Amino acid sequence: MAISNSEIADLFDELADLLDIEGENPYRVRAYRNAARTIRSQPRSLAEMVEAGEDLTRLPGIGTAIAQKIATIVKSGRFPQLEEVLARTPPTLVQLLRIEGLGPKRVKTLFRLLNIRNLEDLERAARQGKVRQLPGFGPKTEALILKHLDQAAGQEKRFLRFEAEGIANALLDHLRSTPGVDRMVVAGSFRRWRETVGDLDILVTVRGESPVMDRFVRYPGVSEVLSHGTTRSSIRLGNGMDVDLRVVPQESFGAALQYFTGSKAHNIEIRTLAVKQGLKINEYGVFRGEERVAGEREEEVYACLGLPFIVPELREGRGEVAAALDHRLPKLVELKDIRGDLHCHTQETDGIDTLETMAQAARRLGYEYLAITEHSRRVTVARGLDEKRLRAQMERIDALNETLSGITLLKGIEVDILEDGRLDLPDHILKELDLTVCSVHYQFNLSERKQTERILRAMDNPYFNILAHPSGRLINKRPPYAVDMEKIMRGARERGCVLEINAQPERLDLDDEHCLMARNIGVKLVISTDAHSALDLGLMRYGVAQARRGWLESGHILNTLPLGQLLAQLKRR
DNA sequence: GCCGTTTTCGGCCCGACTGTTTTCAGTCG
Repeated sequence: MAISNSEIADLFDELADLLDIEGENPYRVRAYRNAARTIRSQPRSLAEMVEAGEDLTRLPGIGTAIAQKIATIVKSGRFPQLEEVLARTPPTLVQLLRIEGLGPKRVKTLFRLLNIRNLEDLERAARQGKVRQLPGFGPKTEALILKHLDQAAGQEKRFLRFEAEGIANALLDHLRSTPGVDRMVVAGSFRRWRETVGDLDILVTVRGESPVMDRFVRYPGVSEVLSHGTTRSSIRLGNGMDVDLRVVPQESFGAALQYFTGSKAHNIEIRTLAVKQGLKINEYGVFRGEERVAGEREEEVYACLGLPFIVPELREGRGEVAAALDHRLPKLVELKDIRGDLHCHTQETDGIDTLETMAQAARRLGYEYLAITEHSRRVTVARGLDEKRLRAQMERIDALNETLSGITLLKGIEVDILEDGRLDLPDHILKELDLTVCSVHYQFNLSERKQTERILRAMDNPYFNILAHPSGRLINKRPPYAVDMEKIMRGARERGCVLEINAQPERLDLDDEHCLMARNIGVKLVISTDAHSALDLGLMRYGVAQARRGWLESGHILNTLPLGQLLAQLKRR
């Protein structure tokens, strides 16, 4: 098995961390980190490129020296430069960098002067009061280290974006009435629609003097004030979420929004591009020498560099800046392109609303169609449908369609994929449906080979249309099952099957990387909410956001089509 | 270590906050 891009990138990141601690030239260290970033964001396998004899130095941040190192890693599986460093410097030092307040300089001091090699050594020394005596350290730093060592056991927590939305709205409500507050917006990974967020970055513009900072640090949900300045403060909420508040003048709003939206990788690319054009970009504006040439609007920041606007969902350093320079940014799918939802449940199984309620809710969203897809009999906990109950529901749908105007209910089923790859209901009933949504709900622990074969075998069934929540993951709760997603996608494309982007906030399955993979492979997708209530139908925006993060356009998404074309596309055989 | 439509040398994203200093280094985002 060839080494993956992310494994190669990890090696360079580890080398960079260790050299940083050793006090190596910081620009050399940065070069390794830049290279790692480039390697990680490559859509193609570097191992394959090396085997094919391609010139890696054409990739940004990869020169002759790093290209040679990559070739060595791919061909020999070894990385001599990293091995040399590891002979001098214990790899466990990298753990220390994870402690807040400890960077490479302080870790080096801890190692050189106290021979601290890992978290246990650090805790012992700090408890003995030895750390505070080191140059550059003091009693406060020592106390901070001990505090973070305590918390390190709890791990870094990331919140679902959906949860963060509620937390952010409550906080914004608290700040909104503050005198002088003008615009407020949540930037950061929240604005980029990442599926989870580690913290919130709130950006505020004010007119004249405003007590907004004081009001912020006195928010009732605060458990701790981490820093408190005039333009920037940080708090930790009782639920463990950190929130930063930045106050900027009106005329800098666009530049600040651009900067605080990130990602870091994207901003580094943008600023590097600016430097090449003789410009300087910071959170206050775009400058040519002393002269401020832009900053009030975010679009201006990009326009100054000769770039079209890049939407936040794309700002991950995955080639969007290069695409913008070439004017080949994708025209991303939008919520208004979606003409219907193809996966939902009613009271008949584990949903909470009736057929009628679901239909009316879908019509209010402006949809043309809604597919009713109850669980099949195998899912006993949800009272899944057998053939007889499914037939009865099909009749009810036919009858309801007679009375509905402006929306069509489609007859579907979320049919289980059994362990041997058969579907949970016989073909003769599946054949009568408008579409099938096919899911794995049991036996998650098969080997990758078996799980992949199971799903591909299921797709051999001519009535298999849509593979639901393809990885099976629940964010922060359950990892994806082992499966060769590339094989699944190629298999689906060959058979005329499509994959679902499930919009449930804790699923968001496919994830953004797999959306990109689907785009590259050319397999079609649908975006569905898997609604278990009428309210859930509103989660479509999460699925659309995930698709946008994966560079998908409406042409990739079948439920942007009118009903007739949709059904024609789903037809098999 | 990378990079170049001013450059093959001399740059490399940039500012805020904190703690340890006595004018600034380290860290963070």
